[in-house]
Amino acid sequence: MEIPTKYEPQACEDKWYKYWNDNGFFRSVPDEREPYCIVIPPPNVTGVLHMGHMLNNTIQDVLVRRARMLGKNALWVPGTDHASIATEAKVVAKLKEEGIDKNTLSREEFLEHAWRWKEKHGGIILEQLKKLGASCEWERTKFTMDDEMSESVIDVFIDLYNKGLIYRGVRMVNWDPQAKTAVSDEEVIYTEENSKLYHVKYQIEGTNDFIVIATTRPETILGDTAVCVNPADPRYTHLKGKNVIVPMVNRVVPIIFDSYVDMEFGTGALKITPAHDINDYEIGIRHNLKSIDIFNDDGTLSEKAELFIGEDRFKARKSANKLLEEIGALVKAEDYMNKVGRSERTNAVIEPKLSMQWFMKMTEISKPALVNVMNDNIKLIPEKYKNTYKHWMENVKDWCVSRQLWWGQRIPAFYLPDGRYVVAKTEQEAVVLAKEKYGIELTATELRQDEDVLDTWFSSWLWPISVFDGIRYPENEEIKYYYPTNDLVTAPEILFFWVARMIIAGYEYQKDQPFKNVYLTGIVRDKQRRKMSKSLGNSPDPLDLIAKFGADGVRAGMLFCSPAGGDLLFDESLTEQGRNFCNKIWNAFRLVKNWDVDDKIPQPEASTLAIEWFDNRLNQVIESLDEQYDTYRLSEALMTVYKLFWDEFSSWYLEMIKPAYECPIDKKTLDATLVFFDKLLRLLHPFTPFITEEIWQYIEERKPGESIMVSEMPKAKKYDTAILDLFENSKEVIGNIRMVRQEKNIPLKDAMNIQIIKSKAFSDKFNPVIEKLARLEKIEYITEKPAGASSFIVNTVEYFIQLGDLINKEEELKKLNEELNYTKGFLKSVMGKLSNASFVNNAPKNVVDAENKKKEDAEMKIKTLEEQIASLK
RNA sequence: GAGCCUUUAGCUCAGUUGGUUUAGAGCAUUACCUUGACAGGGUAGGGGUCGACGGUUCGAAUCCGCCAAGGCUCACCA
Repeated sequence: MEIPTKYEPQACEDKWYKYWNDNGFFRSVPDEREPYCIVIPPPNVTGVLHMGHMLNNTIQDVLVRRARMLGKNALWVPGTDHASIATEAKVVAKLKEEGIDKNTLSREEFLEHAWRWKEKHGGIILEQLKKLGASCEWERTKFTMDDEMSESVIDVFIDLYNKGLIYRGVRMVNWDPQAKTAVSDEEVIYTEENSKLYHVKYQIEGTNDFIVIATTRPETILGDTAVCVNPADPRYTHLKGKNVIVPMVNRVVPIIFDSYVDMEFGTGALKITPAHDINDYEIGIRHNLKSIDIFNDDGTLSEKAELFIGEDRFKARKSANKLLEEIGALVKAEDYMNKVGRSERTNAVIEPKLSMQWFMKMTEISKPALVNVMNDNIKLIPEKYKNTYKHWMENVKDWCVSRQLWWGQRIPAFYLPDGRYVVAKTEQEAVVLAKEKYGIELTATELRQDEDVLDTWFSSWLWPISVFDGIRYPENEEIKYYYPTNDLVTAPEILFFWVARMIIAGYEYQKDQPFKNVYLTGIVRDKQRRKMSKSLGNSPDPLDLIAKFGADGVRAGMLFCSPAGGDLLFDESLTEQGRNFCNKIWNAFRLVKNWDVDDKIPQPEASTLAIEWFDNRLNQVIESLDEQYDTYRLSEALMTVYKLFWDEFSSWYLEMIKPAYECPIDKKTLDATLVFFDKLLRLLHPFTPFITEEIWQYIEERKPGESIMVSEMPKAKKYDTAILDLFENSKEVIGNIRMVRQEKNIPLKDAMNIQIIKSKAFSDKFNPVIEKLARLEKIEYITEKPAGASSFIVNTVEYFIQLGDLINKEEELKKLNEELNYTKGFLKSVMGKLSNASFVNNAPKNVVDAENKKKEDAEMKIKTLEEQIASLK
């Protein structure tokens, strides 16, 4: 069989992905095996793959591939969510480009456009995941607005409404004037921005006195309905019962007293605009104030403002500034830093706005979700997020679930002509309900359905249930088999948006947790620690990276440096390292596969030993690997197999068994090596699926339908630590001899001799290996220290190399003295402990014993070193 | 403003309930060797008073307190 000299990822990735898919390896149906299930955090249909997805999905694929190889019935469910705000914004923008104004379309016409857009673009991101090697069962791909998914959402809304958990109310909401919808508190990002603090005079009615207030938003003066001061503020006590005249509009409003006002800030007087500020709103309720809404939904001023009608709020601010100046009401405008909230989706400045919204009561329903995370029924990884989670769950606020959009599940509330309403699944049911509830006979056409849709999270919070149709059919076979799912892999940013709400829904609708572990990944940042984002342009295109370094290289690169919850500082050098690793694997394979076999030659002793050692070592590593997986230390696990393959297998094992140049290898050794190689590939497969499949298929002739991805993961067997320790000593001996060669410029082809003074700890087990790797001709045992030889000590055994004329006494002495000094210093620290009576009396016996052993070893070593120094002189 | 987290080699991080040879890994770096598996490979080395100070302890990177820097979350300062 001809093996290409280079590993070409491009040539085999698509081939193997298709092979896996065609053979149905990604598929899962319930059976008697233990299930292992992950539901994908559904990416947004508007999105394209970014580095965060790469990390997140690599981790999921590693977990699911490993579970599959452990013999579990593994399922990874893919899908996307409809992202109402983002998608609607995209569709509106696209229509605008085509010269179509959304407002001229009917709801149905708009939704047709939106669906067409989704059909065209919605699957892109999933196609990209295939390039990464994601082993999702694609036949199960779900979309949050699929018919049965939508029906689940509506059923849940109706159920919660009937349980009294959903209500309608006037609330101050975060209004996004660009998207013309309310957004949740979590979707508002506050940042410090430069603005101005305007000091404005309000005349006190019936006098020539003024009170000065400070505001950052002079345009909202038009909506003022009071001025408020602190009742404890002596400057203003005389104003009790007085009114002031609002500048520009000359409205007479009362002066009110409320301890909310901070006397220290500004002038200690606060203007009150209940319609446009959350705090003013609350004060307004306390003091029974009128509320004047001066804004239209798009952020322009309405007729209620009386002035600047139709101007945008920012233009109106300038206009107000100018007018105030003209009428002499502006005292000063100073530079000021304040926090401005912007919409996460559109970046528009959020306008607090009073409006009628649908809310969900959260306090009671969220209780099990708190308890079961705190008691670790659901584990957060890393654990530190429990604190944050707890804080949020203990202060949970009602959830505003309505959005003033068309793209999404329309709220199933139907209004009677008189404004009363019923919540029902269909118009027909609404008609029936209206009669039952209010005794009113209506036709369907007389009912008007609520215009708003539900928050997208109101779909995705059901995801782990609804992908198995467990809302509509809570007892169906699939939900019973796969639920609760095992691991959820997501970003900490959506711990509350999504994870917490899924847990709430899980306990409400399946009476059980939705998953057992939540692995929270870090944020992918660039080298300057900036978050990678499209707007900054600092994110490489993942598909370009895959083209350049191969999917395996990128997967390994992403994982090299991503401890759970820790941010990943991405740099191309990581993917380069990943690619180099693949190349290492490839070349190790080429070496092995290109050896000629001769089944007549006997197995060299060094090879027998090498096999014995590596077998033990392999089992030891598998054991620690299992532990790392169990604790979700995936980057450590990758590093473990990386070192196993590169250092132990390639650098040590292969060198030990390597036949002389152009000589054949014995069959026994080759067979054992191929078995090792096969096991290594399986261990590597979750991380680097493509190259491992490519090589696995080369190693021996495979039948159609066979694949490493459905092979069995090697299990840790018992191993002998004594052999492993002995070999570590041998490594040290070889290292010392190589160092002598290097220092004395003795090329490898020149054989050397070594003399040994045995100690109790000595074993000659690995002598053949030492002979081979250090190129020794002869190993001699002696009892007397030879004069004028280079020497070193490993584990109390003394080794001597006769160098004849090459010996440099000064260098030897220097080396020995350095080691002597170190050992003496070490002994001193040990003696420090042992001479401390409190230590000897209080420390556990095994600790004291260990110190005594250290002492003995060090003393013996010092004695030996001193003798060696003496013999050199 | 409150709470939480982080701070260990040039960089990114391990360090599991305080004690197995006076702190480890990967990458980077330096020197030498090799160029017949390897867009390289091998060997060796340098580099850290474990953020600062104080405390508990026979013993602290590890526990406690305080401070500093950075980050995250929450919060009504116009």
